[in-house]
Amino acid sequence: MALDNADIAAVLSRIAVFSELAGENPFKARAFSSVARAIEKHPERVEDLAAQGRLREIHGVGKSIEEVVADLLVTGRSGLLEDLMGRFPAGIQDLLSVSGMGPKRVKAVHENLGVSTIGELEYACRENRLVALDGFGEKTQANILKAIEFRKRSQDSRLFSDALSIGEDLVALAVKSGHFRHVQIAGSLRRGKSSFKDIDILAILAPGTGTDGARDFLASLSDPDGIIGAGDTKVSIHRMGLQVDFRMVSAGSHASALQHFTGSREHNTLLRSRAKARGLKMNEYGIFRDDGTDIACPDEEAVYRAVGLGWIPPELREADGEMEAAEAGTLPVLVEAGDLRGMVHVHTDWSDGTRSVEEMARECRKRGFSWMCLSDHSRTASYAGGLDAERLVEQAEEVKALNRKLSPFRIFHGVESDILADGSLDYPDGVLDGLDFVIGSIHSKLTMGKEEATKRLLSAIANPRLTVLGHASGRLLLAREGYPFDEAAVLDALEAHGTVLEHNCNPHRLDPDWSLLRRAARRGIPISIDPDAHDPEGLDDMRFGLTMARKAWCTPERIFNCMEVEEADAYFRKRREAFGTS
DNA sequence: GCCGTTTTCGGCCCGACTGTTTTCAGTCG
Repeated sequence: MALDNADIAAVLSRIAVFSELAGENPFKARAFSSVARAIEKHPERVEDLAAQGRLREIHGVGKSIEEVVADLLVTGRSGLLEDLMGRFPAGIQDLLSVSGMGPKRVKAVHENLGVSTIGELEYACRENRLVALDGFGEKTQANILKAIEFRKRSQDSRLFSDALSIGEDLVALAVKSGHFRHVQIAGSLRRGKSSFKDIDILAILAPGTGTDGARDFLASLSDPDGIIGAGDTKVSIHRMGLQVDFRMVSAGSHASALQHFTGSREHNTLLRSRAKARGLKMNEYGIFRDDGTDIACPDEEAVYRAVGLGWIPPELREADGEMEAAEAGTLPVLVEAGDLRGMVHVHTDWSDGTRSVEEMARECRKRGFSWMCLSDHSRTASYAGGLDAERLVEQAEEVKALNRKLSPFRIFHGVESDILADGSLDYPDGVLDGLDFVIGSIHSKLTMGKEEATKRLLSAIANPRLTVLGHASGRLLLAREGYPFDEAAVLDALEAHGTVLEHNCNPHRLDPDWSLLRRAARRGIPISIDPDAHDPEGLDDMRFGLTMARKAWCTPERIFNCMEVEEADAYFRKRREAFGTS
């Protein structure tokens, strides 16, 4: 029974959810869900750890959870989970996804009204039956109904690009209002993520400003009927269908509030435990000693320093080893925009791009890049105007001429070759041998099973002419899952063949996910941050990929396109020499 | 259920907001 870490984590999370529903000790549920998170992120296969008797090495795994995992690995099932789930009708956990419905209320509507689906809950609200329950009233019922309706009409999440544009727009409006001294994006939008359910914005009140006016102003930014709550320090609204939480604090709490509202929750929990162990209390207003006096924190550096840590970049605040690294002084110096030299994976009007090679090259140069990897589509991608072998040769001539014209800027000539169903590339070897590099991507037959997809990827990676593996998972965020594949086998192959792994920065893709990127980078597989641009605006998507690379703990040394042009040239030459065509 | 610069038992981060309540429970982040 092969189970990967995600499968095991999913079972433990369900145990946590159903334990809460069953009204068990809430700390028990927390124990299961924190181990679920740890397993999901764990670099080693839990199945291997179990085989070596090393499960207890995972923080939070004790006797009981070890047994649950062992049970799961042997039988593929969990007796504990089945017992818990047996007490409730199927699908009841959906009720928890309605904002305002937590375990207690789900339990109450289920036990007293027989409600077990969102549809039944909506009906019960309309029949005015919730008000009869203890602890429920008119307003609670109305709010639950509103939350159900919101859930029905809104897409649950937004892309990075959408969330950022809504957030930046709100920051600009709030700054302009004059109510605030500073307005700043916090939360997961500051930490970086591939999709967003809400955004957090920190607003520091201007001197002498009253909270009433500030609160009313922020509430006025809401969609019609979109105010979720508005108090003295917190205003929550829906803006363009996305939940936005504003937090207002005075200037003295700026640094603590920024740290607090940036999160993640798990990171903050660890940080506050740490503070507590040092006799300090930490909250969004400051850091306090036992006697109530506070430690002055002019900036986030001071906040971390107060608990004996160096400053941790927001992207790393996921409770995944950053605290230990900060304590040991081994935090990585993360890649920055200024470290990037090459723009890899650029399309032009030779295939489905909108601009000429020269225009795209000049746009790259304008953005401070010194080289570009031109990669139009290959012949099988006829829907995208893919190039046949003759056109590819013509394009090579144009690239040669442009390289003379634009020197010292350098265009490397390659192609984004479809990886065909059997894993082969889209041209005969002789054609590929004339190129500087080849990006291989899967664009067709996306519904393969795990075994078939893995075989297809492995066969492409084993081809020495493949330089870069493009958008490896095939996912489209909020739209398409991507095909399943054996991650460990693919990473092994990339490592063995010295193949570059692309991180595709298109906000619809952000592929592969930063968590996989981190595992790849940890093995020393070079990562290329690629815009997959079809026009100049597409080049600016690099900012999203850069954030993901930072979340993956990447230093410039890990990033392929941080190489200088001479190094990149030498790299491509060496790759080609390996199969004797330089 | 887990764990130990406070500990093998007693805690487990901390606060805002809302609504149903006269002092707090539930939910959320």
